[in-house]
Amino acid sequence: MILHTAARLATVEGLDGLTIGRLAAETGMSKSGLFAHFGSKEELQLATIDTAEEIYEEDVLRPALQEEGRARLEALCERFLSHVDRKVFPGGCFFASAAAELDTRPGPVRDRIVAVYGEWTGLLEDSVRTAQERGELDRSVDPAQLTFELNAMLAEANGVYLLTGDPRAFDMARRGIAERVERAAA
Amino acid sequence: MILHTAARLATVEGLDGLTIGRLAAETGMSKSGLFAHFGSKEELQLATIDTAEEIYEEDVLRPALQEEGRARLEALCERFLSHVDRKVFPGGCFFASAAAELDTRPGPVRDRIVAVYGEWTGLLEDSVRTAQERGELDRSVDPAQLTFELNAMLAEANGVYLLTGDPRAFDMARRGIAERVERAAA
DNA sequence: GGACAATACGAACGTTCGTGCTAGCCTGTC
DNA sequence: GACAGGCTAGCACGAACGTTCGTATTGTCC
Repeated sequence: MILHTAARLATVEGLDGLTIGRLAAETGMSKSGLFAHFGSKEELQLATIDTAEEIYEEDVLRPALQEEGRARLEALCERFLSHVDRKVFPGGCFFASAAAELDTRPGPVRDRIVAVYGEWTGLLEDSVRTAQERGELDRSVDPAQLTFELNAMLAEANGVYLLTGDPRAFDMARRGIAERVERAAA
Repeated sequence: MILHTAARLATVEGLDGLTIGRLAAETGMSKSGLFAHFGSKEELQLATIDTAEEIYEEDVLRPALQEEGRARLEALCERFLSHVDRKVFPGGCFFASAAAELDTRPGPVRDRIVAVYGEWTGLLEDSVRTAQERGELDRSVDPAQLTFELNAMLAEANGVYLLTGDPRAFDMARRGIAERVERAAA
């Protein structure tokens, strides 16, 4: 319960702005009582990232991984957009928020975020490659390049929606992604 | 000098993490002496945004605005990538960093960032429209859609480069942008 | 030369930060 | 019914936060 609250709070206040006192107030606990669970703020941050990853896996990855190849690629994109749209976290994608905050601050927390980013793009790339092997996407497309472009539109939809509140950001991402994937089809 | 330091610092520590004490230490001034210039932290943040905007205008906009139509569109993209690559701000694009930080925190500082974002995308859209009028881009393309996709790749290049340090992020953005614009050409 | 605004300073305010230490309360085991 | 272990709260700490105050130094105009 603590960590779920922490993950939700961190997407709004940031992983650094997530303070022990604020989290204690939000959960109805005392600062010291809550603190005893983690031992340090950094441990709390790492545990929060783990929890966010679990939520993300359950909500985005698991449904999409039931598909394969091109369908998986499209499902991953769609589940991501839906994830942001349904406001599972009030501050949109947890990892987009954390990445922007920590990208210039070395340390184990940042390393953890970089690792999660790598897993995500790796998943997209693998889907592209599988789709190519199945003949659903042209073999001449560079998986890393396609992944970059798709992920860019996903991240931009997340960012624009949070900044402007305009849900058309999702429409533009969906349209851009659909056209881009279609163009990569054989 | 204070504000230039503030803008540089804010891309690393965030606009909120930019503390008066830290900025005073960085500039060699006393906290109170520095504080007197602004009267409040919020005023300091707003002044910092103004300064960042000036730097950005000088470094990105001014050179690109000498072109027109499609050339202007491409120059805006290229200058942006170059701006990040040259590390004018150590934390990449000032406004990408600020937008990610403030997207869920209402107030005048956030409003200011939203306004700057609107100016930037408006500039891209206008370039697209002019290019269409000049027959350099197909009239059937939706300027907002194309702007969304191009800006997505710019922002992603900024984000990926900061997170991974891999300059290939710029290459992928350049390639994606070139192909996307070419596809929009008549 | 003296009044005046601008600029910088050190010291202190109250608050919140992360982090310890200590004591009490549950719950389950013998 | 005693006892042990895991949670939790209370309290205190040093540091840093934004902010305010009084004051010392400057440079400019009369």
